[in-house]
Amino acid sequence: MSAATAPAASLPDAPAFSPLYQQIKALLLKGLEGGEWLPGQVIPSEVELAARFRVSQGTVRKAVDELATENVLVRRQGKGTFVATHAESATQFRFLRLLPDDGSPPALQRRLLDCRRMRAPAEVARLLALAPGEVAVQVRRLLLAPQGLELLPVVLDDLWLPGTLFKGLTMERLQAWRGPMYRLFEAEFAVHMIRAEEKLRAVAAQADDAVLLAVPPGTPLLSVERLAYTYGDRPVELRRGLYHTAAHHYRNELS
Amino acid sequence: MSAATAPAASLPDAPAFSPLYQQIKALLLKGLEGGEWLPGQVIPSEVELAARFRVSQGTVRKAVDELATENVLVRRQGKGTFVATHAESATQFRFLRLLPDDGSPPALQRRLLDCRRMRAPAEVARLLALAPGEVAVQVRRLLLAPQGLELLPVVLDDLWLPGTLFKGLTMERLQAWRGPMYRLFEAEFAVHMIRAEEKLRAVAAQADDAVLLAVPPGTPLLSVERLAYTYGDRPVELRRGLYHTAAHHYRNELS
DNA sequence: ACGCATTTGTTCGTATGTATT
DNA sequence: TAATACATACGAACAAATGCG
Repeated sequence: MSAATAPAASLPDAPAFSPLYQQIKALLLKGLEGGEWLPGQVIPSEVELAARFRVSQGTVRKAVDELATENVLVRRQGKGTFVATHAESATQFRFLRLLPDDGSPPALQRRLLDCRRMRAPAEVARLLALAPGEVAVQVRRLLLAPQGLELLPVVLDDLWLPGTLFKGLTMERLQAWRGPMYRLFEAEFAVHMIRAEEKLRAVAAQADDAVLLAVPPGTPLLSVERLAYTYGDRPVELRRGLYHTAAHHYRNELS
Repeated sequence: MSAATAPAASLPDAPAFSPLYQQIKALLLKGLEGGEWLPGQVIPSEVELAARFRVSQGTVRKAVDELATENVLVRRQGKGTFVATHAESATQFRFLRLLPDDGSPPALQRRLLDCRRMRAPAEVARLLALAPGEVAVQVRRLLLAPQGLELLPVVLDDLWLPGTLFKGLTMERLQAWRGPMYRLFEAEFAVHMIRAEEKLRAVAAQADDAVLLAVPPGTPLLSVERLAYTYGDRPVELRRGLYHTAAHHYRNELS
C-alpha cells in the first residue's frame, strides 16, 4: 500500500514511513507478544500509555481502536482496556462457526480420543514452520451434539501443535480441563490464538473416520483445515476438522 | 447492548440515546438507500457534510470511518469518498471465496443455463420476505475453470431474485453482460448488495446436478446457501451454489 | 515542470458525557 | 460522592495524494 510511488530502483520495498499510531500499535503488540500483559488483564489506561510513549491520548486511542476491531484488545467503558481471552463465554465461540440448523445455541460436548508426541510429518512441519523432524503434539477428539436423548458425533478434529511450545500437554491434562481448549493453551502454555485461516471443501468419509462419526463410508463431510496464528503471525496450530453437516451448518458472514 | 441499565419496567428496549456520529451514519445510509449518491460516485467532502449536518468534521469522519470499514463507502486520499461498487476489480471477488488450490488467481468463466420468471416457492418467498405467490426470477448458471486446455465446471449456481425489483432481467440481458453480475444489478436495477450470510454444508451430488458439473452422482459437493442484503437489511437475493472442491477450496478468515 | 487548490490522513489539544468502582 | 476509565464531540494544524491550470 505504501510504496506505490517508490523510486523505481534499488530499494526493495522500504516502509520508509509509518504513521505514529501504527508505531504505537506495533509497540503494544510487542508488549502483548512479550507477555507484559496477559489475556484477561487490563492494560494501562490511555493517558498512561500516552505518557509512556510521549504521544497524545488521541493517537493511543487510534492504535487501541484498531487492535480492538481486530479482537486483540477489548474495551470496557469505565473499567479499562483488556487483553482478549478465550475464557469468556462471549468470545467462546469466536472460532467455531458450526451451528445447529434449528437455530438453537451450539452445545457441543468433547470426547478426547488421543494425544501423542511425535516427529511432525513433512506437510505439518511446513505449515507450522517447524524444522524437518521437529517434534509435534497430535490431538484427536470428537465433538458431539445432543440429539433427543442421545449424543451424536458431529465433528472429528485432528490437531497438530509445535512440541516446543506445548511441553507437558498430555492426555490427562486435556481430559481434566473444563472449558475451551484455546483457554487451556493460554493459561498453561502462554499461547494465545488471535487469528486463523480456514480452507473448506467437501470430501467423502473414509472408512476409519466414518466409524468414529457413526456415518456410512462415503458420506459427504465438510473438511475444514485451519491454520491458527499468535502474535507476530506465527502459526501455532494446524487443525483438520471433519464436520458432519446433516443437522448442522457452517455459518459465514460476508461484507 | 444499550439498555443494560434500563428501568426495570414499561419501556420495551428503547434506544433512548444515540451518539451524534451514529445519527450522521444513519443519515448517510438513508441518502445511499434513497439513491442520492450512486455506486461509484463521490459523496460530498467531509467539510461539506459537516456543514450540511451542522456537526464538526471529526464527527462526520467517525461516521464515514464506520461505513468505510463496513465496505459501504471507500475513501481515497486526495480524491474523496466514494460509494462502494462491484465494478472495480479490487472489489470484484469480495463475495467469491472459492480459490484454486494451487494459489493461482481465480479465473472463472460463466455459462448461463436458464433465466425465468415464476411464482416464488414458499421457502424462497419466506427467505426473500416476499408475499406468498409473488413473482421471482430464477437464474441458473455454471462457473468453469481453465484446466490445462479445457474448461471444467466448478460451480453450479441457482439464484432467486424478487420479481418486482428485477423487471426486465432476461436471458438475453444476462447473456450480453460482460462483468460481474452484481455490477449488472447495480447499473440496471439499482440494487446494490452490501452484505451476505452464507450457510455451508457438504452434500452428495444429485443425478441432474452431477451431469452439469461433470462428476459422478454421489460426489461430495460443497453446498453454499447465500442470502444477500441491500441497504436497510433488505434481503434481495437467495443463491444456492454447489461447489466441486476437487481442485478448489472455500477460503475463510477468522479473527 | 511547477505550483495551487482540494480532499483525505495524521496528530495534537481540550472539554464534556457516561459507566464503573 | 468522588475518582477513574473509556466515549463522544469540537477545533485546529499540518502532511500526503490528487488533479488542474
